[in-house]
Amino acid sequence: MAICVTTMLRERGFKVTPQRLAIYNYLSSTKAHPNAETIFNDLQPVYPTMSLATVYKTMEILREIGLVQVLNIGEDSFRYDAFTENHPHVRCMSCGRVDDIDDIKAGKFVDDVASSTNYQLTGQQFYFFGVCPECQKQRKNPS
Amino acid sequence: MAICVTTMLRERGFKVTPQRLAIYNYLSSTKAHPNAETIFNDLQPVYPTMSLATVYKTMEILREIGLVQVLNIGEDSFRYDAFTENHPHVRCMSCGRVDDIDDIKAGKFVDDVASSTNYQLTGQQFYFFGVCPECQKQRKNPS
DNA sequence: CTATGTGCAAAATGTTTGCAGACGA
DNA sequence: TCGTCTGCAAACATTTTGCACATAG
Repeated sequence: MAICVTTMLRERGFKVTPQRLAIYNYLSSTKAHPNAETIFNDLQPVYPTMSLATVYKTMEILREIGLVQVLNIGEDSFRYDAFTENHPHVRCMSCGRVDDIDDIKAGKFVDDVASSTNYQLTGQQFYFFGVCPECQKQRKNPS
Repeated sequence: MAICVTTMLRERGFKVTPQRLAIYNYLSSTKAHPNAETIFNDLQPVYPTMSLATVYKTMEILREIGLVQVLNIGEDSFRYDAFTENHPHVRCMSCGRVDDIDDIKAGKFVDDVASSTNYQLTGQQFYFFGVCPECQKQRKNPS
């Protein structure tokens, strides 16, 4: 995996640095869809000198070479996902967690949109909102 | 339409003010999905003393009573839509415009997600990205 | 050795908040 | 009249930028 990032970076003319590897490795080892600050905080113990700006700059590069996708789920900050295959996300309105939704075929839906709009489509993002299983247990009275 | 806003506001215990009516009327008369600053700027000629904070505060109320929906299309700011029926949006990556996609049935797709996830779903947002018809004409060589 | 990357701090951007005076009900 | 709303400015949070030093290739 790490060697893949290395190759991808070099191919596009970007240098391979410990920070970039650390950020990508961290992101691809979590399912939590962290935002920049969370990534920064979680890497602090290992890279105490790394700055938040580096996280942002690195994310921009990783997005550019297609190694991460950027999520914007109606929050005030962006989240990042190393799982780049296009898949829907669902956010718990109670605890704020964001989960992947895998193995769903939106094919028909996407095709309909593609044929009904005059846009030249290049991508899509599907966001669902609700209450996650854990939060459902904790409060039987969802306000 | 305006009388509807008036009623909705009163029912929920909010006061009816010229600013709130102006903002809602402006929003429901455009298809451009403006952000707060655009709304503010466009209302300046008519309400020169209205502040940006009022736009934000009003949007929060209108969202709460279900008269507008808030869009977050991977941009740095939020957009607002007075067409509250749930429908997909598509953003032109070239000029930045955001259009509605009407008359699309995502039913099957939504049902699949609802049954495959353990979330208690309450809503969803679908965003598509591409190049709009106008921009396609202007540059035959989309990079 | 050279060009790019990092880390820091400052700036920019979008949104929220606190409060005194204004105004809808 | 009374409680809410407005407008202003300051506060806030997130992201971006500029620059001196460090480092990958």
